[in-house]
Amino acid sequence: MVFHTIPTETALLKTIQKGIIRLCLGLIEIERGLAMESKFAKLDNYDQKILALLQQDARMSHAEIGRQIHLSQPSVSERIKRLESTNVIRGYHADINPDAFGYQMTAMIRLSTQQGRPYADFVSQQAEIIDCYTVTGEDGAVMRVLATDVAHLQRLIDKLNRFGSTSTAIVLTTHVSGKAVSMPQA
Amino acid sequence: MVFHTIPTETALLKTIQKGIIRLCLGLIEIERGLAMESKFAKLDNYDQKILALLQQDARMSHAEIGRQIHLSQPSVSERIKRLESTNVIRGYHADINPDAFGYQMTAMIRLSTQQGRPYADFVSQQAEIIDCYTVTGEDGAVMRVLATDVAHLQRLIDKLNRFGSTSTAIVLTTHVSGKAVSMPQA
DNA sequence: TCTGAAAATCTAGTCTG
DNA sequence: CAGACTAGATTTTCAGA
Repeated sequence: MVFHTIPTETALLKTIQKGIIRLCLGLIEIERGLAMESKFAKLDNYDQKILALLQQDARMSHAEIGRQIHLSQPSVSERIKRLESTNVIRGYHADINPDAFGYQMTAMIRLSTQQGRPYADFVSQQAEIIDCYTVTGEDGAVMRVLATDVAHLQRLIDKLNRFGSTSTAIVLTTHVSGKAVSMPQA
Repeated sequence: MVFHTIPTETALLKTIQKGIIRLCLGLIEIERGLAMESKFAKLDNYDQKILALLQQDARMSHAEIGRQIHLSQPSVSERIKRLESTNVIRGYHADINPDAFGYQMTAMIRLSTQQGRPYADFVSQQAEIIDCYTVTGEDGAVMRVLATDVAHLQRLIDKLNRFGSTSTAIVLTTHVSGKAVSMPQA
């Protein structure tokens, strides 16, 4: 066996060079990921259209989506699979009319809570509390609740008052609820 | 032909009686419809389970639902069809991660609006406004908005200030969002 | 409850920018 | 070379008997 030292060195250098380039590209990627618009890959036009359609009707078939956006069914399926696995699509949910359960009113309740009171458990267990956010400012939490009638709402408020003082506004009109998420406007 | 006045009168009375009873029952029905839990037929246990499953996963097949609640696929299909046609199920929607569109923050904006300013159109056209409710009290409207960054949020608020004065709270934590609707608790 | 027609999804293998 | 397409195989879905 013969050793060719010179060629080996060149090869080694080349390998190192390649490695450095790859490393730099990687760092740029990471920096982008941290500084830019989140960890998500950019959504192209097709992705956006797919997401728009699935937000409108989650049960639409991949073939039908393909027909509407001029893409083949396998392409659509592949994209949807990617969107699901990267958590862009978080799930598919039926939208149920609260009236069907006898809920005749909706209210927004703001809860000004003392530090350290654990209302989170209560909130997740109470069927009537549909949304709950912790926010900046005076009101520690804002929630949207369903109630069958005024008495029911009163009972809910009483329960919440254990955690702090509340302020309730009854919903008169719902202009939009759960509008489809789409690209930010200018 | 022979006239039996007495029997005819009795028959007439009977008919009137029946009519009155029917009328009363009808009125009771109507009263119930107005006073009780809305115009919706009562949901039995199976319906409730079906709704729970479809809220969890809108793409679940009827057969799979049947398997989980011990009901045949045709029964499930029939029930779902009924729930859809009576508007108990209003639709099926994909739940999209706002981060994927670059939205890095959510805010609750309260808008105290002067009477008669038509913000409804603006609200429905602005992609960033996801929910918007008219409520009782000082704040005429409460909305949930998405923003890519603080500057973006500022631009939104500026636009909204055309309609009245606003008060903004930035969402720090989302405890629950769009919890499945289910029967009211005791 | 069972069964068959229709549809939806998956799997290749191929092609193009 | 990633991503799109066609076509065929396979599985699912749903509705009527």
